[in-house]
Amino acid sequence: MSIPTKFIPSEVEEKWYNYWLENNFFKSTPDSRKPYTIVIPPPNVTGVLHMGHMLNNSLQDILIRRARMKGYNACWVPGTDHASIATEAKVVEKLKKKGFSKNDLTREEFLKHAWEWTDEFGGVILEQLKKIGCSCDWDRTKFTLDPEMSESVINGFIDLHNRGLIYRGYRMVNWDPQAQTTLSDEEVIYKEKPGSLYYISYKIDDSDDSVVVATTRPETILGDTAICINPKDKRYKHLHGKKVIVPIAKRSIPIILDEYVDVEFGTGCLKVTPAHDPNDKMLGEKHKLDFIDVLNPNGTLNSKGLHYEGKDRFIVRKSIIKEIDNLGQLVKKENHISKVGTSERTSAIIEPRISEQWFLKMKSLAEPAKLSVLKSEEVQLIPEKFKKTYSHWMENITDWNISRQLWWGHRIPVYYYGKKSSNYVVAESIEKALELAKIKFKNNEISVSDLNQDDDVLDTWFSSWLWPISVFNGINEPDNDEINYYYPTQDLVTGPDILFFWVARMIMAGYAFRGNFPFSKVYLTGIVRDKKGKKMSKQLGNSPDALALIDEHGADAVRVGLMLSSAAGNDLLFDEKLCIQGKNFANKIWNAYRLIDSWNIDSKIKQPSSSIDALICFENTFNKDLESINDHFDKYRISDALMTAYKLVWDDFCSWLLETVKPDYGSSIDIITFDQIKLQFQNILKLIHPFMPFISEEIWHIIKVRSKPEESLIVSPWPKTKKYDKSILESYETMKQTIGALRKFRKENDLPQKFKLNLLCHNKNSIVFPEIISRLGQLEKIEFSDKKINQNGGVLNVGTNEFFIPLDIKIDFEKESIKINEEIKYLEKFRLSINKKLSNPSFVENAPNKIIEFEKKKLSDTEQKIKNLKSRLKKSV
RNA sequence: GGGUGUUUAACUCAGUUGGUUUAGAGUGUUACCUUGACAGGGUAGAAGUCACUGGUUCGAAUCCAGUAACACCCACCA
Repeated sequence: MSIPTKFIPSEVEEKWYNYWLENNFFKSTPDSRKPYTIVIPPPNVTGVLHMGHMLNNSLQDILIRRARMKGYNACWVPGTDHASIATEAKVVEKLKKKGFSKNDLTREEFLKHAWEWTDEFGGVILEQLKKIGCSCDWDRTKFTLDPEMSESVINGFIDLHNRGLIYRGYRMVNWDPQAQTTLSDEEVIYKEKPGSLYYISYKIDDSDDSVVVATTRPETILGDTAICINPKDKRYKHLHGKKVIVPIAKRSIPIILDEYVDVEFGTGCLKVTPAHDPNDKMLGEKHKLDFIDVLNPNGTLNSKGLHYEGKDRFIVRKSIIKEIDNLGQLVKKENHISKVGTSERTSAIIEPRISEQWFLKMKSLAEPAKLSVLKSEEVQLIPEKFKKTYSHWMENITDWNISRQLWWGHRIPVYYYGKKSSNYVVAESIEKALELAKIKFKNNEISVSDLNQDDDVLDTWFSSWLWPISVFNGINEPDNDEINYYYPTQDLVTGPDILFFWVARMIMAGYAFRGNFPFSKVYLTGIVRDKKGKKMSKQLGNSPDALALIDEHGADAVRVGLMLSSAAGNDLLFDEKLCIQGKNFANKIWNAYRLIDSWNIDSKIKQPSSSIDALICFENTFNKDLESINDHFDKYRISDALMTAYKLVWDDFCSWLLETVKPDYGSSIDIITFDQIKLQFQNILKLIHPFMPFISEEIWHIIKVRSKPEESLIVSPWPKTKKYDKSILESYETMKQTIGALRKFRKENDLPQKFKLNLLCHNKNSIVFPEIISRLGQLEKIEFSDKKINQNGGVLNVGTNEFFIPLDIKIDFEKESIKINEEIKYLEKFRLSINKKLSNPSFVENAPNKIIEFEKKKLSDTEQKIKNLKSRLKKSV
């Protein structure tokens, strides 16, 4: 059966993935080995794979596969996140298409729909991860709404509440009128939108005078409770202590003084609406103003909106301006571009509102998390540059609003008794709540129906921040075997965009619940961008279909493509061409295998010395590269590790080793070389496996022939580092250069490639691996001779070595001498610069000896080269 | 407005505590080769005022200051 010239990924990917699964290679249980653990950043349960996931999870798989080969008990815990807002928004949208809204349903009915949705689309993304080869321990798959996970969240809440860290408070929150929920600051996206700045005059009480204020949100006028001016503003000195009348509402409100007001902006007069603007709230509290909330949760005006009650805020904006204009109080209207907060999920315009919410005190939680990262002792951020951003955020941390007015999520375990919202108990169940309530309110008559559970759910991140602990059930059972074995985990791989949402909070939770950090390294990947530098996202439609890419190029190729240019923390401009490079690489490896497979072995042939030498060169190169690959891995320079392996395979293994040892057409190979080549190929497959798991496993099994499951590449030991001989590597380098010079010579002089030459060398000691040079340089032989060269031919200069090529034909000496002169000129300039350095007394005094010696060597080498060239010039003339 | 980065070959990026032959890689590009692993290949080559301006130093892509462009994060002026 002939082997296809091209590697066909689709024929092997599923086969090996299933093989790995069947043999439980991904599975991990605590044992006596050292654990190496990664918890996956849980993607949204109903999400689909995008390029960010691909990058992220390929990296994790590379790390976990290498750790597995290095003999660790490798455990990669997969899972998904319920993503309360994102999922709920999708379900609401789906219901809308069916013609009914969330409010038409009871909480239970809605949740039923949400679970149906989750069951339908949930986990698709995990199936996609399998396509790219992710070696997760699937038996451990967790979902943040699983019973055990939910229990962790509730217990975490109760614990923090008992420590006095959770409180109920009024807050200016970001209100999404469409989803009818509060959003965290992080979920609000500010967009520039053109609008108008309206100048409206307010009549001064007990006077015919008036004052003009500028506003972009006239609908909030009905909630005004003051006008604020800067006390230093000379224009308004006469207004100090006066009152003004709110248009339409005809209420009388005070003029207050505060330096907060910018004299330059608008008219220098600010209307203060404490219930609908964070800054106004601050002024309102400072000056003890009334708070008038004019909005309903759905964005329409409430009874405080008078005759506008029930109308949407944007409709009111238009009509109220009309009314004010009719009253003669609209002074002018200017175009104004303002940054408007919108919901990340629903894109609705956010309304700031005063609302009662649950908060988590962050200051004390942040302290240990801040220090551990700053000192890089327990948690290390890679790359380090994120440390600054991290500490800045930690220092300015504010309390975390953890309640959301949603249904899809973990319902807050708070039970109210009676009408006062301050009368509540916190408990994991209604039964427990009843017990507590009877004690707390000293009333044995209280029954279940007297208690009302809080309607809100917890912020999604409130379950995510427990993830590294809760996946091992460490919140509910703090002393179980799993958490004790796997925690703290080793590496976390995620995007820098969720450094604050998630990473920082997980570190805090680690110290809060286990007194220990959750992971020791955080590898922050770059953000995947398209060629124009735009962030790849589904919304922009510029993200290539991840699965289509795999179908087209193969999973190995896509993984390589992603890794090739993804230095940690640096954004990655993704270009599909990189996948093609990955594909070419896979094909190169495939054809190396085909070549080896095609050889006829003849046990009677003696091993040629060129093969012996080539193998020595390769082994030393391999050991050097292995050392540097390990070093790159230790520093999380994954793309460098891959590139080193890439060049080792392509250049050293294929172009030099295989080219040297491959038998001529029609001949056979000796058995010693053949076995050695197979061995080296296996070593190479090991290095390649973390990056390209499928093709490497495929070839591994073919060349190992009868390999048993436990001898699979995925669980084979990572190569051990061995010493290498630097002088051999130097000779190898010289040899490659010699061959290069020879090929160049042949080309420049228009000699056919198969034209066999003879090479004369004066210095026997300077020549290295002559057999390989003969073979790959297509030489008849290399002669060592002291005899004067007095015949036609050419000269090769390699470093300080000089070779003579005797030829029957004449070399174009004129052309040759021009070239030599140019080279001499270049070298003389170079010599001048070294001389200048060496004759500079302060250089000689200050520079370290090593550098001076080096410069001297440079000088003598250069002089030798010039001498060689000059003597060549003489001969040519 | 505050902060953090980036700027090195046509493109994407390295350049590891300032000295390692007047800067490296991959891709692309140019010329030539190619029935014996691979045209998704081979061989050889070309290609850079290290953003700009100053400074420190015997010595700067590397350190410092300033300028410019870009990116991201945070806060948001009615």
